[in-house]
Amino acid sequence: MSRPPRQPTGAPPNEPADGPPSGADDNDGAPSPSGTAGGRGRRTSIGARRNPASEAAVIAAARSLLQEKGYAGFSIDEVARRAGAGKPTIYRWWPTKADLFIAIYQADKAAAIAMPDTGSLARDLRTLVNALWAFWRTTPSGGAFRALIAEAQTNPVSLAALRDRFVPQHMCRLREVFDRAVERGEIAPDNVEALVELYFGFNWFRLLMNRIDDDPDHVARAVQMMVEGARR
Amino acid sequence: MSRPPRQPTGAPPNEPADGPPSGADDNDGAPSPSGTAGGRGRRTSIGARRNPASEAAVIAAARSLLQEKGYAGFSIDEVARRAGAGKPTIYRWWPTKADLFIAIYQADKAAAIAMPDTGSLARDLRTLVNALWAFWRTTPSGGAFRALIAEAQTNPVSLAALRDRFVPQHMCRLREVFDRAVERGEIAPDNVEALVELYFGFNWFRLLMNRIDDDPDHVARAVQMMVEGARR
Amino acid sequence: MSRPPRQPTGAPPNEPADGPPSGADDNDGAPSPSGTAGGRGRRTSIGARRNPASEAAVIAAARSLLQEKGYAGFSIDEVARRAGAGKPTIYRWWPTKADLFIAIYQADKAAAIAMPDTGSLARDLRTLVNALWAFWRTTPSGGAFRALIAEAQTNPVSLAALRDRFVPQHMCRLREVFDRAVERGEIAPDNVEALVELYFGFNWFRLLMNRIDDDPDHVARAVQMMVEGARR
Amino acid sequence: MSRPPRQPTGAPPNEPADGPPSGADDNDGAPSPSGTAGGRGRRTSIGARRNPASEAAVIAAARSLLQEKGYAGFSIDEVARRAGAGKPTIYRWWPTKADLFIAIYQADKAAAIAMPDTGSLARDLRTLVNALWAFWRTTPSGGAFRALIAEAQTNPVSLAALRDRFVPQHMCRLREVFDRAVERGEIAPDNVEALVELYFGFNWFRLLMNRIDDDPDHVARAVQMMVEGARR
DNA sequence: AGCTAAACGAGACGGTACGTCCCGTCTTCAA
DNA sequence: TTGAAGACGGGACGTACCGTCTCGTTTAGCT
Repeated sequence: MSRPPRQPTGAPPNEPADGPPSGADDNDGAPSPSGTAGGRGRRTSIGARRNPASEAAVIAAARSLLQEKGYAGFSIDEVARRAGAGKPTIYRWWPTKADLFIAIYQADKAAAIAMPDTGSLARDLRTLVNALWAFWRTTPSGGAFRALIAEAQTNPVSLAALRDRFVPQHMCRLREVFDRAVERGEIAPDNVEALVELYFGFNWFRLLMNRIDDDPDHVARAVQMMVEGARR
Repeated sequence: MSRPPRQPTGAPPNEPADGPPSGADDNDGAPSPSGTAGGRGRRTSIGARRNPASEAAVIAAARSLLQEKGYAGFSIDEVARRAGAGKPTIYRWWPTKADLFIAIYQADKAAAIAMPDTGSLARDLRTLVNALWAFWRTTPSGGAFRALIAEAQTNPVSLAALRDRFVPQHMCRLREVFDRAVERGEIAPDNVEALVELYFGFNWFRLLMNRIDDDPDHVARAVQMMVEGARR
Repeated sequence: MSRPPRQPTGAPPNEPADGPPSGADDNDGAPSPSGTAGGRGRRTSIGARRNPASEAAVIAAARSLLQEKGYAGFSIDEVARRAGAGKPTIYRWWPTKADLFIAIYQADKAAAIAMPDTGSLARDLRTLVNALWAFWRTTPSGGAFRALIAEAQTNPVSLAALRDRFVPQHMCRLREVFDRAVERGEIAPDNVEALVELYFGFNWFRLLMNRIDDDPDHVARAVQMMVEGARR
Repeated sequence: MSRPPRQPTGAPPNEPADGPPSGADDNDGAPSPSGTAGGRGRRTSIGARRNPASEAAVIAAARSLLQEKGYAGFSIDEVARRAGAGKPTIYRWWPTKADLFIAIYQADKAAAIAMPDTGSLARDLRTLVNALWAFWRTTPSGGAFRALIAEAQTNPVSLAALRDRFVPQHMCRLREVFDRAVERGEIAPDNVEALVELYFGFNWFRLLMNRIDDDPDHVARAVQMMVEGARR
């Protein structure tokens, strides 16, 4: 193809060279009338490179659209309309809806979940589930994740993005918690793999059924079962 | 008028246009007046009630389409085309794609999975998971289930169909296995609820990630963890 | 989502998938970059403006369809099919069937009817009626006009198009003939208005009854009556 | 065909043997619970012959529908729904929409327009036009006529119904007026034919353009021109 | 200082699917 | 045999998105 230099899919779209990752708003007094997210003048090219203002505008539009209309009402056309962006701009940087959903999720994750370390796996997991579900309920990220999973069922490319990029990244962070439990001798190291799957499955099931309301008892019991079952 | 009547279509394509006046295409004793599944010629109404031949044709078309093209290539238009059915006929009986997916799944389930009873919960569950995954892999039902879950993310009505009709029905059958385990004293009755969720979550996770290939070791370990965790 | 993205369609069928990067399929000087009427291969956008090739293709398809199937067989779907155009393209530029019929009529009118000037109103009108009816009989415009009038009965918007755009335009040209007759003193100026209506009514009546075959005597007599009646 | 006895198209559907032509409402206390137009019990067959109550109900439903929704909103489905009639019943007796429109028009015409006889053709025609336009404006018949003409453009059968049944019938009545004018010596007999056409054309033109509001001056002038032109 | 390259907003394009409405036919069941 | 009821195959409706394409503009970086 004719545009070899850019790498739209793989890396997170925020390049450290361009500035702060979730910038969009911290345009520090630069007088540039166009090219800024909030700038009301027409946002246009800033040369032969990515315009971070456009990127921020697209993400913001996608977030709000997903929150307002849900996955069913989510369309690239509408994102472009709201963002004041051209559709090719969107397709250039997020070739798949899945890419957009991931970007939304990770923009939120700016205020992400800290992995707890209470000294007890059960307590860690209860804390984690509560925080995760609250995060899903209160930000567009819950919807983004549901949309991402749904989208992955339509298209092998999207499935690959979910399976090979998104899930491993989050599994990785989770594993820290389990590794500490292993070190404490709470669970057997050989069980970590399966434990991760049970944990993910439980959360996915609840999310996809839209049953992530607070439910401390059920959660506690499920967590307890996982921890018990993984004991050495 | 904006949609003027078509030119008179002439004789119905069934009869030679000057055949016996009052119907009775002398099909000798065959109970299929016209609307049989295999019946050639145009399948038509059999009165003010549902035509089972049309129903069968639609389900069959939907099955084959889903298997060939997957969820992404699944459209009501194409189902109607393949089934030789009118779209209103489909919408009349399956108002939602989710309804169609459920119908596909349950048509397959005709050759359904027998709930095992080996006397050991772990063995039961291993058997069950293997049978289930094989069922998902080898029939259109796996795709139908993936599609159903995806569809449920677009539409509250579809979600309700999944959540209030489809899942409870399958949970119900599963609970038999657990109830037997409770009777045998293998697990605590209070854990059944959470156990069901863990079991569902595990299977959904694998299905949605398209990782339901045979994997006896992982499966065995996950099952073992669930059983251990649910112990009294 | 209810309409998941299609599988990636691969390379656009125009370019060999590794052609020159930035467009410019080196058509030497020809002003038709891709969207020419006769151009083979897919006709596509020529930027954020109307593609005249598409316009021509739609008009041509509509003409031929109307001629072949008549008003009853005329559908936007079929026009789009024949023109190799998308339905939204048609609705974008001709929101109403009436607009299409007018476009057909006026495309024909390229070879329009010259207003005669024989020095006698009666002779002028006889000539005019003959030419008009021949035009209606021998081109799709007759059918287009019938269709336009019929369409105007279904929809106030279409009626307005007929009444406020189409009819006045043709009345205007006709009035030249009458004005000359007024100058010659053949008819009273106050009668022109009503004369126009009688003339239009006569032609419409014949057209809508499909009785625009040659009929010189009747025509001559009707014309004679109009001219006599309008005498000062 | 299998139903030779009925004659759906030709004769006006009110048979004198069945009772008062525009009956429908004057069910004189007859206790018949079904078979009456107003009867709320299910209206059903009255044996191997036409049920006048059904006929009246269909006509009434068609009238009201046409008045409320216009030609664009007129559908056999809706007529059947409103009339509480089966679609086959409608198609049996009015195979074409044109037949229904004619029936509507003639049901109204029950309160039809008396042909005036003032001794002056011009006065007769002015009276006639005023009465006709008022009739068109104030009853569903105006809409029915517009619909009939439009329908005739879609279908040769409907055109034939208009041309060979409806128009001649009304021309016939009109000719009485002209014949009297001929007898009085106001117009030449040879001009009657063309005069009828001019008169029809004028009224059609105004009707189809929805310009049948009162406009005495224009009408008077047009009538005057026709009468003058037809003078011997 | 000019030229090239790439990104940008804009929006038209050919398509496909949507879900609805209506067509005209058909069959049943009751009168 | 008629009538109500309503399902059936078919097809058009008008709209929404899809992903691609071409425009004309704007800027940055290289010559």
